[in-house]
Amino acid sequence: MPYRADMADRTSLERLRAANRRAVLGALLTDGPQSRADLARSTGLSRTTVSSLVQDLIEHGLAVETTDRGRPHKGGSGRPPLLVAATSARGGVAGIDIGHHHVRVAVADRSGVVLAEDVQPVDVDDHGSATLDRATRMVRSLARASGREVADLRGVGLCVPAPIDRRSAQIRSGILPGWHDLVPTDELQERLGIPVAADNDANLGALAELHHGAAHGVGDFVYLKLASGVGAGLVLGGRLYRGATGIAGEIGHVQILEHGRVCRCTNRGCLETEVSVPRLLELLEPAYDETLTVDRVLALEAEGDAGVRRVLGDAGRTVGRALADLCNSINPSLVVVGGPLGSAAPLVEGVRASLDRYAQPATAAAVRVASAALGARAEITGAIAMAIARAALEE
Amino acid sequence: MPYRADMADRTSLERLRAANRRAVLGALLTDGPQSRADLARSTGLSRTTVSSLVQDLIEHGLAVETTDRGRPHKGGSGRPPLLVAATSARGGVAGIDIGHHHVRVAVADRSGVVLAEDVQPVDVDDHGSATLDRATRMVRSLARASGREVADLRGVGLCVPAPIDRRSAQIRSGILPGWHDLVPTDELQERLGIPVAADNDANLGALAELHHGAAHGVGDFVYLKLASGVGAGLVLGGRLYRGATGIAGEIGHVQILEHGRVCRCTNRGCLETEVSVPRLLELLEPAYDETLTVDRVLALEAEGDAGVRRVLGDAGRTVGRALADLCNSINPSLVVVGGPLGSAAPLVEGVRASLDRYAQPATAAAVRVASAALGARAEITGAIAMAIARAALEE
DNA sequence: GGGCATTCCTCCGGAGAACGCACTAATAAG
DNA sequence: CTTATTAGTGCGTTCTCCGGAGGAATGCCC
Repeated sequence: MPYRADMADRTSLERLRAANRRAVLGALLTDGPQSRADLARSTGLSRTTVSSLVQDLIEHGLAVETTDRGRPHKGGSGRPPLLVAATSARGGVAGIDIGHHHVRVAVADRSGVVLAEDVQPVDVDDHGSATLDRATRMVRSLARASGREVADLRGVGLCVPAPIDRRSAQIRSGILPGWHDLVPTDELQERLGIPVAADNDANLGALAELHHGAAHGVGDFVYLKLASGVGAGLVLGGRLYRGATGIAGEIGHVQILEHGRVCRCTNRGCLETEVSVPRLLELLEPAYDETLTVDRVLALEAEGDAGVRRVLGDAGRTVGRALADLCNSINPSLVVVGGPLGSAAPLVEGVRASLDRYAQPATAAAVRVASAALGARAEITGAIAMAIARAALEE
Repeated sequence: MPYRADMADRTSLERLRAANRRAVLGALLTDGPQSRADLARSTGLSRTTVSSLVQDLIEHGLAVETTDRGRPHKGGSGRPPLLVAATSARGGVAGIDIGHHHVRVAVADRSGVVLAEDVQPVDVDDHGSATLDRATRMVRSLARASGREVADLRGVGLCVPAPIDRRSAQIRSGILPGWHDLVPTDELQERLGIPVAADNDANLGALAELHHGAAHGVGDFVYLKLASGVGAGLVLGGRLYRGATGIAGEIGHVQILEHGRVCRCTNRGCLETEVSVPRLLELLEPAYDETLTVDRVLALEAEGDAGVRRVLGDAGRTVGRALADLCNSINPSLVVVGGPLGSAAPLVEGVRASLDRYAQPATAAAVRVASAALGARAEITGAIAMAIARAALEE
């Protein structure tokens, strides 16, 4: 039988060592530079062991001893510690966010700090491979701009604005024209030569808000993304939940109107046909002597425009109705409203009102509603977070 | 500083050993008696290590070498293995299932095999403490009947037919009269002197079907319980999901009819008011010259009675409608239909039809619909499974 | 019946991991 | 300068796991 370098054939003791190494590195990444003694205290390992693990990390270039010494243990006396910091010069990941009209790429260090970022306009009706070519070039130049090569990166997180099959990694047809029969992860992996993981915008938005946004530290929440489409990302028990085949959170096609418009999904009266951003703009347009954009709508809302507030409030109540059913089933402690209009107060208030009206009292009482904190950068932040999480799985 | 015998001060190596010991014991409990070689294969540990761990377990009285030898590795030759089995003479747990008209109590060994069981009729309108007294007596006598004392049991799992607050462990008011202001876990713990964990019937039904029923080995499924009330238990990512405050799965109060009957939850047209078992009996009653029971309805269905089939099919389609929305969000691979009517084919077919009609095609294609396998013993089986899981957490 | 292959299990020696202890290093306080 | 305190590191010990050798118990084939 040929030798296989699986994770599985590592011995238990090596796993233990690796787990402890990860624990130390994790503490360095999350809590910043620390002394070995601090690390020993926070990990529960002995000082000796931590010393040895730190030495390992330093030899592998994953950590460095900083030049400046720390204060000698708050207030008291004693030898000042030598601080150890996680290296940011190597490692790192890239994130790629493909939108309907843009490609955003960022390179971040292994703790998620963005080092270089760029956005370029793109027509999604282009064949997907042209967009992927462009993204590939952007990754290369941004990697260089942050002082590394693509090969130094430990992985790429890709955000696509469509459901993606978890097994085949194929984009579900019909939503993104020009991407048919394309497996974007494989394509990118071939172009860049490093691992690529992909997920949709709602899931990655949720991941981003969990790690760096409005849902920081919240174990069970729903991230609502209201944009061209309507989708939800679920974080359950502290982890992103993707379902059995990776298409959980497809809330956009709940039937909300018995005889509503026909949806691209062939059903009618879907949530998405009634409250998508294009639909809301279309509803507002006739009343204003201008072509409305999202920014203009937000400005009008800030000025107190009654029509805009009314339409946003209605939209919030409509999605809130669907969210109420979801919350009754899921019992989350937070709903984060994301997408371009996520910061609009009437939308959030509408959602709140419907939850109070349609969800069980106990469910409604348990759930908070908040605007997303990351705005247009939610997707790229989530893509980076996913890439880091994946990389962490492999030592 | 005084010495503290915390879990925490165990050294990493001891933890490793303990984890491996648990892995071996777990394999023995879930997959039954096995040879050491089988254990090595399933745990991924070396044969040597497994041998040593098994010796540990035997010395601690947690496992025994069985007298009968196994077959020598299916078909082939070779030395026949010495089978190792988890001990059932000690440990064990109790399960208590409180229904609207009965109390069922069972004592099981640590692998979930029921050793003694009893059901007694009870009027739930009694004060809850009377019911708990009775359950306490039943546990005592059943423990004795299985050759142990209550103090030998490692814990109790309690099933109540109502949502239960995860923090206060209080039953949500209004549903079970006579249980107001009662904390059943505390009450039982005081009476019996061993740890008590409680959950509702839908969650425990789901747990039971996961471990010993139609959902064995399925990571993501919805257990629908259709009885006096309507509820769902969710297993997501292989674990029972309870939500942020423990009331996930409350699917019974989705509004399904705009101007339907007023529900006990003060809303109207709730799923529960339209398809609960009493409601279905009430719908059927006028057409038959007898007082209908669940058993009679099932018999009529088996005979091919058109009216019964029609009503059950309609009920299935109605809950299926609500389940379709849930499945769109959760993307499970299975829906298990439980409760007294769970085995009725038209009900299951109705659910299937609504999923195909109302859920996203990809979601509907990913989900199977099946009858529950455990019938009226689902709750007690789940209560036992929960008690075992809790006990396993403490080494 | 006598090899022979096969599988199961255990003993043994070795390697790796974590730990406690003892020691040095570096500072503050008196 | 001495003492107290904290930080970091060699060293020997203990614990754990593993692979290989070898005995044990079977089926298969001649």
